[in-house]
Amino acid sequence: MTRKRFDDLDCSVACALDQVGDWWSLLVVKEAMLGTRRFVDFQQRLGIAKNILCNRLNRLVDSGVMSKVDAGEHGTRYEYRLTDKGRDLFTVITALRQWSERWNGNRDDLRLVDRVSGHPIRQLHVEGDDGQPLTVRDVRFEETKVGR
Amino acid sequence: MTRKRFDDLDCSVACALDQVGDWWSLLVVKEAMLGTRRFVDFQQRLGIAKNILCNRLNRLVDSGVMSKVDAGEHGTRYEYRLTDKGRDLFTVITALRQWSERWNGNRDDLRLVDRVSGHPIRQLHVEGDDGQPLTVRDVRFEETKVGR
DNA sequence: CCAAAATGGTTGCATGATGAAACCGTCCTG
DNA sequence: CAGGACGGTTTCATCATGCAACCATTTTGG
Repeated sequence: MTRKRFDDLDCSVACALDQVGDWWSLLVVKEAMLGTRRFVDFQQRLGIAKNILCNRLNRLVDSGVMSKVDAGEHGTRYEYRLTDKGRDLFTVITALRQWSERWNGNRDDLRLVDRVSGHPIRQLHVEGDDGQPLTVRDVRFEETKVGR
Repeated sequence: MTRKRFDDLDCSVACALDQVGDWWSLLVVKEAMLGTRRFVDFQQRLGIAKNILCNRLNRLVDSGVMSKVDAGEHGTRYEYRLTDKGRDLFTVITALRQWSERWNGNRDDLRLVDRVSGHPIRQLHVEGDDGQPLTVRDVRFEETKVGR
């Protein structure tokens, strides 16, 4: 059986997971944010199998998260770069990173700092219209179409 | 071969993905945030196979994202509830939802609003020390241990 | 200029994960 | 008391993954 598709769930979260919700995709994107662009570099830094990496890069290109551009002068060297859509995943990856650091401890050897000030970045918070932080208990899920 | 584990990658993002990075886990958490607590309800609302749901719920309980509490008076009825760690994934799920709405269009029939004011919530932004919004190009990844 | 290595893959195989359906013991309900 | 709800477990066919080997082209070192 093929993996169940999430497109039909009428849920933006499911739709997002359909594009970047597998074990490797977000790590590839995160690695790209660190500056990695070449196939071999992704492979070595992540320790991912070549066929899987190939599959993931193709899927990320297909869904518009990354683009494949010629790097060599004559043809078979390429670079994989983030598109705007891919770079916009920065928020998602930062949210994941901060959550993991809060609950699993800091297993990372990297620290994100503002490039100009050198200060660490703020914790992400869901905020209301007035800027007040909101937890999941503070929000309501309004139905806009038909009831469940 | 067993799935490659991400624990050894010395990366908080990888560590997070190890806990909630598969196709179903985040959807189960999102469904729990909508108020779902019973096994059958998760199964029907998500359309997930029972054995997979069972496996995911157990893993989420093991990693401290959800808890399993007796609901029936005499024993074999249970409720699965989010822990504080699980509720804290609200930021991650909101980031994913907003990203998907920005780039894939709004496929959702839900709208998140502040429970008290009724206003929609703000877009999440990574911010610097001073509150200025930062893109991935505005940050630096400082190494705190040994070089790569 | 030639040999060797790098690059970006593809293929085959063994094993693990997934989805669908059937089955099962306990509990509640009419 | 019978039937259904609940929360699973088991079986099986198929798909995904990890690993290693292989390959055509391109670049690089001597």
